[in-house]
Amino acid sequence: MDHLGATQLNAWKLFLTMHRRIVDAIDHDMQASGHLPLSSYDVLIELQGVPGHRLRMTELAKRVVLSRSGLTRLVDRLEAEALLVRDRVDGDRRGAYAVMTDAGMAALRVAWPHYARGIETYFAAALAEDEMELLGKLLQHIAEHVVVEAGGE
Amino acid sequence: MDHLGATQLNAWKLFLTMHRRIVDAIDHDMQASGHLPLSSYDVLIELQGVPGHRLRMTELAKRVVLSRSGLTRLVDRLEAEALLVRDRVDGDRRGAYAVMTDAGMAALRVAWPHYARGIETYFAAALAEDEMELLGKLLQHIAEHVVVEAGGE
DNA sequence: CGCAAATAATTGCGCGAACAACAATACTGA
DNA sequence: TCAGTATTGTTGTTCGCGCAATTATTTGCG
Repeated sequence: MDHLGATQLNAWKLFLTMHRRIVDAIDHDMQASGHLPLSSYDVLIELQGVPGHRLRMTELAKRVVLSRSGLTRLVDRLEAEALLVRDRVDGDRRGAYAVMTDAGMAALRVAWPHYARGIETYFAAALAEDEMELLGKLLQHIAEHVVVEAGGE
Repeated sequence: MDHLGATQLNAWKLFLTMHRRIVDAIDHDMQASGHLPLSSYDVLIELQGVPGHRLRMTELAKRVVLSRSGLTRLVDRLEAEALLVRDRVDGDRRGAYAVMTDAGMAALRVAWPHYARGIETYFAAALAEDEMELLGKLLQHIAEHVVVEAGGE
């Protein structure tokens, strides 16, 4: 088995540091302009990209990489703000859908420019198009590999 | 002002997702093998790389990207386990150094292989040496750009 | 059928982190 | 010199999240 060299360590440290810095910065800007925190929008964005704007709780939890209990609470908060509602599942009375409401879509439309501006400013602006494409590819490689690892769990 | 394209969004989403997945996986493995959580080791690693194994609280907080209050509590915990001690600063009675102890260095030695294995398994194994070097470069670009942004704040 | 095991989501609990307020000390300029 | 301000680190409080246990339901097996 291979060992970590300076190259790997350097990239890892940068990965950790930049993630924190960027997320903190965006979150800070969003809250300063009176918007919901990042995690809320990740949920809404996920719902936006799916037919019927609805997902099962567990599926949604997987997509936003959150524990099921964590998602339960997050959905509680979003439901309290009427940005989504829970809906029962035909044929499985245990389950629940999270369904984005019109208010949720509106909130997303309003907030998106701010979020996008944050991503642009703190993340995207530093790289050219082809560099960004490369970064995506590299992360994709890691994603595929980690899935394999996780599959053996 | 430029706008976000699919390339940028894709990379951003992967960046968020992979960070969570990888950190969760490593943290999980570390705790399963009875070790301290990741954040503790980040502090110790930072101290290890510096002459005298000592850093001012504020400087340390910056390095591990933690709020000062967050660092205070983290240092409390590490001090309770005798992995570091606080030391007064000559010439500034407000300040304090965090100084790694021999026990801290020993703990770091013991835990490092586990940590490194996690980084290797979940992060580094997917990429070849030159790809990893590239990833580091790209992140470095972002880092430099963000510093500029943060400086103008 | 009927009971054990699996699955979906929620709740109790504790922890780690940020924000704001604070105390102590240092700096600065009239 | 000394009043006002900045800086360092800590503390009170709150919040989001994960883990383990729980509830409700479904599935599987004899």
